[in-house]
Amino acid sequence: MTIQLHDTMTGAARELVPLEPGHVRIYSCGPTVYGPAHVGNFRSFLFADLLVRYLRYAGLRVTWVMNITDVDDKIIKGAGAEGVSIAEISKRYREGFLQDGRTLGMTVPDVMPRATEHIPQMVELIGRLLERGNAYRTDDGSIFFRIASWPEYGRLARLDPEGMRVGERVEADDYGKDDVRDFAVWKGPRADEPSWETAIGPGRPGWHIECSAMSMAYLGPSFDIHTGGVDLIFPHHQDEIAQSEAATGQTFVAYWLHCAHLQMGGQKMSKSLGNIDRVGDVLGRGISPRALRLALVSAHYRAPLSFGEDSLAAASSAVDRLDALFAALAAYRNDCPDDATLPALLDGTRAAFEAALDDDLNISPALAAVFELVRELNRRIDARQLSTADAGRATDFLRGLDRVLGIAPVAEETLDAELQKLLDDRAAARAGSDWSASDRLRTVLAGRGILVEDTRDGQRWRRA
RNA sequence: GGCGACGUACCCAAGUGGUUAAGGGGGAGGUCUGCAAAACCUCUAUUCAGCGGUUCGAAUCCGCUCGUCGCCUCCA
Repeated sequence: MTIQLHDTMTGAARELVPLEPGHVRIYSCGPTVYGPAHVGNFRSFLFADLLVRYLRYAGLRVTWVMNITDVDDKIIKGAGAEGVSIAEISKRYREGFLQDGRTLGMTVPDVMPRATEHIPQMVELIGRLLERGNAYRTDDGSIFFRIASWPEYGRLARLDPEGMRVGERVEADDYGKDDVRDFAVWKGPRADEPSWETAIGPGRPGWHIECSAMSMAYLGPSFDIHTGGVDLIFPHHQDEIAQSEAATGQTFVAYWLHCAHLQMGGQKMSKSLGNIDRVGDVLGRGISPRALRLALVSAHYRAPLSFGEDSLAAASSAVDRLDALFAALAAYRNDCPDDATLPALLDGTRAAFEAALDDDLNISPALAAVFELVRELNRRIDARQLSTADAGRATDFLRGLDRVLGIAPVAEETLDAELQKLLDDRAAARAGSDWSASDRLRTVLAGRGILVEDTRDGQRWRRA
């Protein structure tokens, strides 16, 4: 099995060949913790999560680093507005981010470095750029990367540096740079801003430098995969490449993977447009975390994904369908020979699932394979074709695939005693054909979030 | 203006040269069932934005037109 990934730098997909055999090193641009992340942000984090999950599923060792930007203009502004420290602001939203990530079943990255804890690494990197003549100081103590010293600049985004010259869209120069296209790697000290005393002078880091310094600190000067949203291609990732490669002389990243935007109302979800939804907002409307996760990962990562009440409702129904199957398999009992055709069915599903994900994480056909299996298993349950052991095999198989997807219900062998008592009472009532008691208990259980369904093997339950 | 992506059923979304155009959701019938739920079955695109071209053959390749979105600026 060979995994193909689409690299933004070349514009084409090619086989993933880790620099170190069997070990894939990945850096993902994480959140700037100045406010709660919205679900559009989480689309890109869950895309990276899917990548990591699939590579691990495929047997590869993965080291996944995701940074936390905890010092930047917006955090400073937010702290000033509230009259608290940037540490307090960033702690609040870092914890919120971690909580939302847990809610959505996001794999915890192996390392989550914070910018404020890696100032020395950034200073060292900037020092090298100064020595090599790729960066220069301005009067206020800021340090800029000199675009003109890096001929490859613009290649990642296919932008012509000449065409960017002094357009209306190029930001006004407020730090006195030589060329308006140059970007800050270090910002000189200002009275109302946090500042670090360092070998290159006092000040604070520019945004781009942290990702170069922290990725290289944990993954080395050259690593396999760097992920982020398409909006980071330029200038953020282009700047990372320039400053990293200028400093090391080595190829920074082998594969650049970028996730398209989540769309709401026909436009990209973004704070500035105001069309945002946060994890808490969506959950507050009664959508389950797994349905939200499915809604965010269900389309190919490089395609814009429509998000809204319709997509959430569709995802909720799909998750319910999966839950119903898990419940049916758990309750199924049939003392008969094993279904001789089951192994081929499962093997075929696995092959289709893996072939799809091998193809640049093409999740749609992978999900189609899963749901075709769902229908086929339901058929066999209805036909009493499976043995009790087969039902267990099917469950284990689905859980195996779900290591990648993360949308299956949490395995729950036992219920708490009170709920179990209600179920037992209802089973007893049914045994005596006491339908009114049976119906009443079903309503009581529904009120506790337990859906009960009756089958020829007795009642079965699942979480609402 | 420059660069790039895209336009497939009621909605979301696969398919990128060749059997009946995946899958999910929704809708309409039906089966099963004490009721309910779930499930299963049938139907819901002779057609892939439009026009023209290449080809024995195109949703898939080429050209043009229309439309949408993104990046070029903080942004996942």
